[in-house]
Amino acid sequence: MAKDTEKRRAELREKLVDIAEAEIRANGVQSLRARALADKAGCAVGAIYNVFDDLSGLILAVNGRTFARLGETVTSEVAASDGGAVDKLVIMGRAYLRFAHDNPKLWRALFDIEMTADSGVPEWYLNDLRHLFGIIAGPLGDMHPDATPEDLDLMTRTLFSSVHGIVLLGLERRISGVPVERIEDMIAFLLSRFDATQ
Amino acid sequence: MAKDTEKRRAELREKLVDIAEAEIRANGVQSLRARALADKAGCAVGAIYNVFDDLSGLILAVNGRTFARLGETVTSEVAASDGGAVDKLVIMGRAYLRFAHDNPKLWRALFDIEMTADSGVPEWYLNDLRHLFGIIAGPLGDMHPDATPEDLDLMTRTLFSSVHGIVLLGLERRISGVPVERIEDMIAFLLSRFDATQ
DNA sequence: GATAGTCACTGAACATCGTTCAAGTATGGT
DNA sequence: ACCATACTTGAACGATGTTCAGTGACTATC
Repeated sequence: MAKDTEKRRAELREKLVDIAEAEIRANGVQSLRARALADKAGCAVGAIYNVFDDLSGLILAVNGRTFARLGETVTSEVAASDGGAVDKLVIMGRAYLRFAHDNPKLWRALFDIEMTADSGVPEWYLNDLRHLFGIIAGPLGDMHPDATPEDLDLMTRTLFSSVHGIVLLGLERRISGVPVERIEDMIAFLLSRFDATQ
Repeated sequence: MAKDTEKRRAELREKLVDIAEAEIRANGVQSLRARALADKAGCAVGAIYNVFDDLSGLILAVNGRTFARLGETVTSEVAASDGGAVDKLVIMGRAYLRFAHDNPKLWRALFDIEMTADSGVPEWYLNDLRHLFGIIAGPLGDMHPDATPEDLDLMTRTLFSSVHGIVLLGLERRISGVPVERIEDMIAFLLSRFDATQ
């Protein structure tokens, strides 16, 4: 039966993703080594390449997990709130910041890797991103009922990119040197500016 | 005389920076190779390490040039404008976008390298950054005459980070896929939101 | 001008990396 | 039981950044 092989491969795949995730979380994506991975997984180096095309593929799998966790965090926190549109946006922004702050290396891996590997963006990536944009567009649409879909899309991208930039440079000690509370203030300030109702 | 040696070293330094800059501009910071550099410079590989601590030092030197050019571009374009505060901010934001768009690889190198080398941020880097923030804070202060210095600093960082995020994700084809004109619209939209006088 | 001493430059060597592939081993079907 | 097939292995490969003993040129002194 080929099922046995398939199962073994799936188990090895998962084990490798586990180990790689732990390594990236602890030391960053740059310090991932094929031989260290094989040692910890109790397999040969070559075995990695039976399960993944290359190390980028493995990192991509880790990023898939990270992205899913990020999405869950943001979604659940927004769902738990009963505030207005701006409140929801602030909650989302802060959830994004907290996730990046609590998982700095994993979060960075999301953007460090795929930049170089232009080849193929996985479909799940685009789907998750579309979903994330949808979550943002909801409250924004409430705040601007008469905005065209194009305007809404523009606002959504602008907002997400801005918050991302604030979190990115804010967590970069060499540039900002500001405490996390200040970053929260920056996000709140930015989002208050998007409120058309006030 | 030691002057001769010093001069030779200075010339080699400059030649290496020239070559590295051309290589990064063409193929990105990741494809910089010590041996290829030595070949093009007509020196031994070891000679590179007589002039720079390591390749990171060389990249840092290239980044210094890039940062200077970026600063000149933004400053001169703002100086040439006779518009109001918002106009100046829009001009700065667009100048930043255009520079990143025209020098994508060199611009990316500014942020790709120093992240990993946490060791020491060069003083010129912090000075240039402070200068850049000062340029932004000017028009912002005009727009918000009664803002405290702390508020102004917060606004400045927020604004810069937001524009940076918009440019960063906007130029990333895999995420945005929007044309440059749309990115300009996003920047203009963001900056219009910072105008307290309207 | 010859000689000794200093110091920068050289490039082969080193450690390490991701990736491959011939060889060995285990598995599945008859 | 046996063969064919497929999977796994880990030594080997080509490149990488970085080093350092050896080489050679240049400088100061007599």
